[in-house]
Amino acid sequence: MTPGLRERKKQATRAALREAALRLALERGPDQVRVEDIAAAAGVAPRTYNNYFASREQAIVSAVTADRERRVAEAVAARPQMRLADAVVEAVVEQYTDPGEQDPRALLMITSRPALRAAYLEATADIAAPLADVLARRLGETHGESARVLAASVAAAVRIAVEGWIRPLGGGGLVVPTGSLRERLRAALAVLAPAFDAAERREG
Amino acid sequence: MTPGLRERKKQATRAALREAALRLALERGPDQVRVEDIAAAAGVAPRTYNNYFASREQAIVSAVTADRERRVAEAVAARPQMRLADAVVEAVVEQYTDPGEQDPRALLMITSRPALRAAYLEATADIAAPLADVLARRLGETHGESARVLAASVAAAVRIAVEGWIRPLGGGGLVVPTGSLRERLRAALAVLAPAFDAAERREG
DNA sequence: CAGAAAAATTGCGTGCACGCAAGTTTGCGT
DNA sequence: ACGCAAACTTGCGTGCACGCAATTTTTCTG
Repeated sequence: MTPGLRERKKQATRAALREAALRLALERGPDQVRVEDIAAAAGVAPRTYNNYFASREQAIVSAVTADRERRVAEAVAARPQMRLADAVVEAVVEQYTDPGEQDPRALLMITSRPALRAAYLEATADIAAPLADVLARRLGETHGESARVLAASVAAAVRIAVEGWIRPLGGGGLVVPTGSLRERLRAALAVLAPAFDAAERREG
Repeated sequence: MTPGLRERKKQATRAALREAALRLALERGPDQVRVEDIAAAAGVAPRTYNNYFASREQAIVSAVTADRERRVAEAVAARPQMRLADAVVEAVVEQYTDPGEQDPRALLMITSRPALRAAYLEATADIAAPLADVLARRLGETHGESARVLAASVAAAVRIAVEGWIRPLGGGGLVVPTGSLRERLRAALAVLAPAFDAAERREG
């Protein structure tokens, strides 16, 4: 049941790579970090680094978004008696508004560079798969397809909320948008609530 | 009102590039097409090609998906009296099951190469922006955010449906999945119908 | 515990994506 | 019609992503 040595080593390597990527990017600025440096700092060959991450941006960003996927799914699972739509909203808001133990400079650096910002938004899609698993468990395994659609929709809604939120952050306060991240997430996810309710009614 | 010379030239260049990309890929096989060749066939410099497409895969795939975005949005707009949820389903099904005037070999080539398949799935996201516009018009311009969330959710649902559909196409008939593309699209989009109904009720 | 099978790491080679800055074209105001 | 400003094109240079095949490491089986 426990992951086994092989899998644990892989996760350790992955963690070492993303942490090295973020640390070096913060130290020198993202444009002064060569892939070679990240690999060396993590103790692997450059080619191996590319087996874990398809781009430098992904590696840096994943140091921030890494466990969010797992934590969102867990936060939903921790609310088994709550209405599913609410459980998802609360779980997402909880995980996305908790600053965690991160360097606060990380988000600013990411949002101010177009390439990193794009990778950060792409990363919202990563919550779909773990979320689909936990939704399938609540909706009944026969509704796996519905669970996948709902999970992917949540990811899309989160992306829109985050996108609107980081525009003012990185782009100077030119466009004055309504609401904080918390409110944006709630508003975006509220649109999907009726779909969750219907799915839950089908097989509650 | 008419696009103007500048914009029309850009669209012509874009069309020339994607058609050249697809034609060459079909003639020689996708791996035997150099970016240089595509650019030359379209009469632009290689660097210019990269101003239009971020990857060779995008160029090839966009020859197939090009106008689908616009056509889906138009197909929704063409059903103003229909319940919004149904209009979206019918529009999507109509556009995705119409083979169009394409070379039938194109889809097979795309689905059998991992890189092209990935680009093809990514391209489903492109329907979100035009769709969001037309949804905003139906829901009232004050609900632009809802429209964006719904549109992005539709794109996500379509992606899941298409993903399940092309697995058997390219991967040999090992996994026998339930339903054709039409049925997969209907099933995936049905999950979102309650959200559309609620949005329509809010400002019908 | 041995040895084979499966999986991960690595080096190499190739084409590529993209920032940048200079040159060229288009469009608009007067 | 003129000329300026904004937008598009192009060439160059650099680091990079990824297929492939050989090697090393982990796991499985008897």
